[in-house]
Amino acid sequence: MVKELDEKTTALPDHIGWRLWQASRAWQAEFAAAMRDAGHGWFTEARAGLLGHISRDGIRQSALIDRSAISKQAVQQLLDGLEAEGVVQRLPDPRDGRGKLVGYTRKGLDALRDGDRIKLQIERRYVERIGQQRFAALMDALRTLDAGAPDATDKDTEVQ
Amino acid sequence: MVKELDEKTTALPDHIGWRLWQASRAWQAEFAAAMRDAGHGWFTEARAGLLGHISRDGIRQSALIDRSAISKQAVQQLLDGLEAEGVVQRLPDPRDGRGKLVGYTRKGLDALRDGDRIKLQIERRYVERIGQQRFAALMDALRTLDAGAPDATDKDTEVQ
DNA sequence: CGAAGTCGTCAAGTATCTTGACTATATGGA
DNA sequence: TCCATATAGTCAAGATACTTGACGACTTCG
Repeated sequence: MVKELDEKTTALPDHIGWRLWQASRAWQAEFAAAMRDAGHGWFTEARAGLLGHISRDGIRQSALIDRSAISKQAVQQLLDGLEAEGVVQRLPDPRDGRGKLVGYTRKGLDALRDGDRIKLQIERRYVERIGQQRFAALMDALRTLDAGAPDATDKDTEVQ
Repeated sequence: MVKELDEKTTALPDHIGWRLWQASRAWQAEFAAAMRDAGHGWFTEARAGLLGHISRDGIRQSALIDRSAISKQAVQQLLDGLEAEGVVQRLPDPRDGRGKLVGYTRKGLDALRDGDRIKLQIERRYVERIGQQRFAALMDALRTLDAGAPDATDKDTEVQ
């Protein structure tokens, strides 16, 4: 009749790359939704990726650029947006007239605190879904993978 | 203190979301680089995400839209690009004058074949890095996580 | 001091999405 | 049969997240 082929739910990929991608996307979506619900509507994935490199103590913009995998202009544009949202602030580096120090505002620190809480909530749900043992194995495998990654240490040697 | 803060390699996050994101990005980068080296310079992450939903038999564009997590216009724009690159082709659906059938060209099928080969190579390197047992545990955890995901089954019921 | 490198910014362009509006075709009654 | 409505796809415009190139301000060092 009319349902035939299209209906047989074309099997999705099942390799490690696809699985990681799907899992990562699912986590991001869940986290971003919770952050928006918590009142941090400015939160996006790209901004999160950058904030992950900014410690609570702040960081020099140039150091942030080195640690991000993106261009310095991209970092700057993201910072422009975050600064406009009042999440971070840029102050001149007293020790280097060229430099800027990027730090969190009160609003930014509040968001970090909520983010930490949400991460724990999501993690708790994950443990419920797959069990403590599988979850521990997952984290262990991901950490080991990262530790053995090529260029993990000499990443900063890139010239740009 | 004088050299202080910036130098102590601001500890990166270590939660499941960050780990998944990093691992996913690393895999994507490795795969895309290998695809480009294999002569498929048109390959990008966004296009890969869409191609993952197109079986070798082809698929109706509307069905592809249903299965993708993005808008129909985004799907169309990605298909426009892939069609311009000669990777896929769109033919009118003989059973529905409104529909289009999206299928691979010879070039697209060649890319799929190379992609499969590259995936196996990457997987082999991963197993070498973390061991067969950890790798198996990783896949198991990711599969179990996906199977237990909310909305995994009723995703297609969204209205758009 | 002056050459050269670093730090940040400005400008312009590309890729990947979004929402809104629209055309063409199909379907299911009255 | 004819029309109301739903579905399939397209067109247009705008937002976000990047890119490369060019540049000015500052620091370092011979």
